[in-house]
Amino acid sequence: MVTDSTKPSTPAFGDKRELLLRAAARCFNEKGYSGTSLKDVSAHLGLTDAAIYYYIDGKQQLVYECYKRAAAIGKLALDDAIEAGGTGLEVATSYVQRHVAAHCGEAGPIAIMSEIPSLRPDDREHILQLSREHSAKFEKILDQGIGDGSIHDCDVRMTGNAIMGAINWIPKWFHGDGETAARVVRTFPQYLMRGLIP
Amino acid sequence: MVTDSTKPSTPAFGDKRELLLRAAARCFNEKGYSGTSLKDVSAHLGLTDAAIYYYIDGKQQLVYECYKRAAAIGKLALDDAIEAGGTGLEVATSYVQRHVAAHCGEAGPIAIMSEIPSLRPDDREHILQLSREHSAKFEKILDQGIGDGSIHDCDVRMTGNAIMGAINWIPKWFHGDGETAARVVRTFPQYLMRGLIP
DNA sequence: TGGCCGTTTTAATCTGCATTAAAATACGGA
DNA sequence: TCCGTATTTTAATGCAGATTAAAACGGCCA
Repeated sequence: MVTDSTKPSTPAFGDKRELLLRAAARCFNEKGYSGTSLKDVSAHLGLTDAAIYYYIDGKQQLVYECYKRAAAIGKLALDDAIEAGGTGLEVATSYVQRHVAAHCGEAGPIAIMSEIPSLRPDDREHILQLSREHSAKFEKILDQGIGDGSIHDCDVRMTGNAIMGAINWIPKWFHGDGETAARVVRTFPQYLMRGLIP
Repeated sequence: MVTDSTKPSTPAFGDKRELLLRAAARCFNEKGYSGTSLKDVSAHLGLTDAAIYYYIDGKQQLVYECYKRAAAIGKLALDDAIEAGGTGLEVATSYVQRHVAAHCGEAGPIAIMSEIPSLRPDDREHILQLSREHSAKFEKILDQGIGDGSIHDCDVRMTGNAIMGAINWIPKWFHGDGETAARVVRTFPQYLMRGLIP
């Protein structure tokens, strides 16, 4: 899914675009959407601000792409977990582990979707849609777990909110590299899953 | 703690200042610090942007005060819980309930401290300091709970991160009024506490 | 070497917004 | 009613940063 741009599309082009999105995500997470200038982003790439326009139509599209990327990564974690199968608890655990790993791993920083109101109306609606779908799908897993007895009978809406919040907040405190990442991926989900056990 | 401003200080002045901080917090939570103009904030109060300067020195100070307020509210919840006493688990539960109640309650929206890098260096250091103290104090409670057997032996750093993340994220999904607030305050903490039980 | 294409920069332009100063309004008390 | 203080507005000013257009650079192939 993706390049609707009328720009050339050498292999290198796509790679650099990806780097751009990560650099932007890092900046946005630190200083917010409006708080980061295109100069901030381009500096991470050793470029000038104007160079960004070669890869993307403007700042608005940049956030939009970042948020789409964040949604896609979350969705992938969830879908993979579902496909792997198991009890509700097992699927939920698998998802959390995968999503946490994505946050701490090679994918580089994932944009926190915290400034959705800043998006253009159409884009915002799309992102909200993706977000709602994600929540709904996760809550369904919790429901299944309650059904099959692997998860304690809880308010799935609130429980989902809590787990998503904890995950979404990760970029706020995690800035480490590989070594510490491994530790986080191992220990962080433990507490979250513990609250689900009957 | 507080008015170092050289402005007049009628009783009404303080009240309006408080309303200003809440309006600002709401705006900041929605569109981020740089994303909200002083016009946005003043509109919530039926004022002009310039009127804000009667109450506060500038936009920078506005965030700073918002963040200080957020920190103070969190600290109050924690200190009250500690004073109420009990096992580690009881204190932790009490804290979470109080903090969640503050988020959903009359205190109006509490600013999410998500754009700390945008603060002036001195202010930033102060806020970070408060934030660190808060985390440390909460982790100590978890340690106590592990010690007295009321809390499962867990990684207190990660567990603290998870719980704080879940709480900090509340303003992102809670926009309701009294009725729904009561339900949230009752059900939201349940899951969080469940993960602590041995 | 010369020219084309992909990439980046330089040098404007334009707009939104924080900030300030001066003027206007509201209102309680003499 | 008139004055003075508290509050708010109107009307500049100035800058930062997004966006654009045109020029420059770099390498690859003929």
